[in-house]
Amino acid sequence: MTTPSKAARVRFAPSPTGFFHVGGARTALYDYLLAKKTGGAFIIRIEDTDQKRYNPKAVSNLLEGLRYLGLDWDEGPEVGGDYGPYYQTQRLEIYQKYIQELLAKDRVYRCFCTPERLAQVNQERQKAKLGPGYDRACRNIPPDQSARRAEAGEPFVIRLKVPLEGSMTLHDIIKGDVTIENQMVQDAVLMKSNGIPTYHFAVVVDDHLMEITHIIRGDEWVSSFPIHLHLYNYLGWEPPAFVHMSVILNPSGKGKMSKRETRAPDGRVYPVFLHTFKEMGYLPDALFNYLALVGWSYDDKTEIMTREELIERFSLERISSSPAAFNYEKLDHFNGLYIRNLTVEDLTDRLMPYLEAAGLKADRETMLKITPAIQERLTVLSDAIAWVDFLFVDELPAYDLNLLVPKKMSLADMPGILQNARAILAGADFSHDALDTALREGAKAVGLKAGQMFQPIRVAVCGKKVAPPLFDTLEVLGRETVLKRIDSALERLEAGA
RNA sequence: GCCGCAUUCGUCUAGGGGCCCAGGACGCCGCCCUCUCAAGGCGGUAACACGGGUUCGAAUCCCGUAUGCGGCACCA
Repeated sequence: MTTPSKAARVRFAPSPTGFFHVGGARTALYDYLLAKKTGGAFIIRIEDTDQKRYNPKAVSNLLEGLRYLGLDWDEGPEVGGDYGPYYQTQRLEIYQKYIQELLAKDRVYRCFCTPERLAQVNQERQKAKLGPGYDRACRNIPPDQSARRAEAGEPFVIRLKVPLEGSMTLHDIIKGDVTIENQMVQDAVLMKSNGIPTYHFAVVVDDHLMEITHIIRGDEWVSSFPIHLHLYNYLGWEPPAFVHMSVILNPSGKGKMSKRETRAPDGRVYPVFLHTFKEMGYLPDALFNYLALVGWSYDDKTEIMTREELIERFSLERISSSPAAFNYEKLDHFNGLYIRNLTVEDLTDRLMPYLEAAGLKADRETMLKITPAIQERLTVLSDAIAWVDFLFVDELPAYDLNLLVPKKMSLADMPGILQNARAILAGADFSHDALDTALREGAKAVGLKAGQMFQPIRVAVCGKKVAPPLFDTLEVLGRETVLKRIDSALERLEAGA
């Protein structure tokens, strides 16, 4: 099996039960890459057959996530297509038709067992250390009797008649041949008592009808592939190619990636939902690039790749069969690289929404001036808030005066230094280079190291020790504000507060 | 319990019998640069899970063990 050169039809088929998770995003990304590489179609199909877990917000969250990542789909919700509907609950008659066909062929059977009996059977099997399972009690009910009971209104599900002997082999593109004995396979429920199909049935019918060529899905499905393959056989259909991917692990490499976002002891949030990546300010291109590398590699050196290169170079064969941990540090590194590659205008435009969301009255003109100074300091776009907030307040929030004090100096030295600095700044030309010269010479004149003078100024003006480079900051702030803030610091020092 | 899958530096990976006393990247450590913080440059630390085979030769093939993960729902 090799990656085909002919157009592939690949679907991403999520169940709308919660927020769009990065694990799903990676699967969708590979779907997308394969579709684009082969000039085929990337399809979204909503597998909403579980009414109990259905979450009405899930679909829009999913679609927004896909758009954020730039995974535009050719067929599916909102865009339509020739193979719809793309919501399984809108395809119930279709499943009904094929389940009847299987019933007629005697490849499936009605099961009248109650949930209570099923639970009891499971319990007994557990006791016998057999693991859960169904005892096939209804498998041999004669067809006429079965039909009569159904007509009488007795509730039933429809199960697959899995052969009692033999085995099934799957030719997986990543894993190679995997064989499972039919004995190990349950008579899976295909149709629930409410007339809605289960995943196992709907997926086979839809993939065939939608002419899907490659099923890329998670590892958790390999043990149920016999069910699907039997179904293809019974229906007389040609199965598509299967690609089972390993799960994504937690950063530690132990345990699979958590389904929920958690806060680390240091307060940092490790995003797992696409909307959180977006809120934090991960660039779509950076996430796209990084995600492609979680479980796939191009060669022994190349990591930074554009979307076009990724599409060009992607191949199913190079997807790793072992699980991969999600490395946030590396993602951050990628994001930093991508941010630094942006033009100042582009970066600024991307920054504005984050500043607004943080409640800052930032204007684009000012940002255009400061962006170059913070560009190389950003890991994610939302970091900008802490870098520029002092530019957009009338008055600085009270900061700890001890922050003013450089190493080897004391609070008592501050008034003198600040007064001196104020005098220099009052007469200086407020441009980067002129400030540089004036301040350095001023420090030298009074026997101070540049840093010893810069820190008090920085803190007085920014209210924090870590801020953009001083001269850029002063220039953007302007003389008036700078002097005002220094005066304010001096007043507070005098007051001893 | 049974079945399946996986196992190279802390992490992502290259490697498909000799090119590997194992290459790249993130992280980490050190140095340089430096007004804070970054960015950047240079250098460094660190791995073939274990035990048997096969072979002249194994990270690469086979078997077993261990560990991890997944599955065994009227959930997907």
